[in-house]
Amino acid sequence: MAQIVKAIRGTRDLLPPETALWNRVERTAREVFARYNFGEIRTPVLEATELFARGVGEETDIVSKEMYTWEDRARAASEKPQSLTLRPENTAGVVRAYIEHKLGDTGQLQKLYYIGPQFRRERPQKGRYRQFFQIGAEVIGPATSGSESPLRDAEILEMLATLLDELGIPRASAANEYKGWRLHLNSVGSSTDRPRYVAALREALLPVKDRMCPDNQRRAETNPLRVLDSKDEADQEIINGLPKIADYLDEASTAHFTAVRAALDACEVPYTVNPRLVRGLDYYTRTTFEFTVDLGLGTQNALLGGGRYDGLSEMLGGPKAPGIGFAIGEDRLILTLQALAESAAAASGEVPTEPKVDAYIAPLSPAQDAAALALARTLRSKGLSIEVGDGTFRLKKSFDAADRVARSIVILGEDEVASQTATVKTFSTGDQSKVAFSDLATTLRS
RNA sequence: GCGGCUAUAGUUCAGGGGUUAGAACGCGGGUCUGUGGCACCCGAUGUCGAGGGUUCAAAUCCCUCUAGCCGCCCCA
Repeated sequence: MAQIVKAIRGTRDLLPPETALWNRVERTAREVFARYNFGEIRTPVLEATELFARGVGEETDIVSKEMYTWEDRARAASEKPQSLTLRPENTAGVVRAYIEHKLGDTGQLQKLYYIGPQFRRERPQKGRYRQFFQIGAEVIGPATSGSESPLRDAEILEMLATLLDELGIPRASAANEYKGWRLHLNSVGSSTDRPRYVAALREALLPVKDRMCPDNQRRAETNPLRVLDSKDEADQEIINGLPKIADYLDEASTAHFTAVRAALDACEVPYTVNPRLVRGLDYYTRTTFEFTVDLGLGTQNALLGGGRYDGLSEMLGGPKAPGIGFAIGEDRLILTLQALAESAAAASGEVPTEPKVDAYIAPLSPAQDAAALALARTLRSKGLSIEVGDGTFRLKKSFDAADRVARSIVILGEDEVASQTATVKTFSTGDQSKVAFSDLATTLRS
């Protein structure tokens, strides 16, 4: 017995009508990004493994255990085998393209956005897939282009707040029981601040780590920053006594962070400074942030994350090119919007209806099939959305089908074709009338 | 990667060793020849996730696998 082939674990098919929501989200994102003068970049799904090892960090979970990596065999004696990886994130690829195309030599600030699939081999869960989609943007350029300015950080964050507003995701407030988005903000310091802080953290952890939970003991060794956002109740007291990153920022970093916050205040973007917010990728410096939302995502409540990566270009062998960017988990954004729509429907008691086409053309017998298709062609060319039935259907069945997908039914029998006049019935009003083919588009549009 | 829960019709779910597996919605048809939605009637839903085992007998109990979900880990 033949087994059917199924989508592999952690991947999924997106079908109508859900894809309409994906399209709306992407359209809104493109419109908002365009208003902020971002242009689209599309980088390959496949990159050299080395890009992520150097950019994201050899020791991160993403690189050390979650990448889809394989050796691409040599096809000719002149070729060398190469280790390839399905991109687990898109920032490294964008910076690679920035370096490769010498975009820095233009002297201009580059504002780029992307929308596309990313791949990580994690255990799938709601809001966490092995192929998932990110909508992201990067602002990068030589320091003389203003890429390092706190203004850029604030602009990115204000743009994100605008995007979420326009998508209809509310801001968390007491009024909505904090069921909305929240911006968590922190500065993890410059590329010199951070190592000093990590060293201090390691030292402070040494005498106390034996009293912490096993997870934190492990983190204290491998990635001390992660101890900070531990959820373990018993360890909170110890964590509160650990050195604070704010005390290890140099003057420039402190001033930078202060300026970011002042600009956010001026733009009325609400945020919470969370000194424990750390990011899992090695390239982050200074401003880091995360938007969370308590809606439909369960434990995977991080909707998007990002931050500054002033040293990434150099890590990848490029020129100095400070930058800042973010990635939105599009799958999680969709889940949030669906949860929102569901609770709105529950509150109003209304059943959400799927969008309908303008008209359904019902030929009464196969003799009218060709005329029906020709009429559909004319109406479609005038911009109307049309579904066409089949002459083998009984009229009752046509009505049933039409009511499901269309706002009006256009009945086409022998008389109608002969007189070039259709019988039109509008479902919402129940009105029925005879309309000349030449006036049909106008009638259906009203 | 670790721990747990779950898998039955297109969908949501009931059935928890006994011979022919159910409901609702949805679907097809009829009452109803070119006027639907309501109503009534009829019908099909299906290898009970896959494979193996126990048993006279397995959807039901056991094992393995696969997948989804929940919690960790991590992250978007």
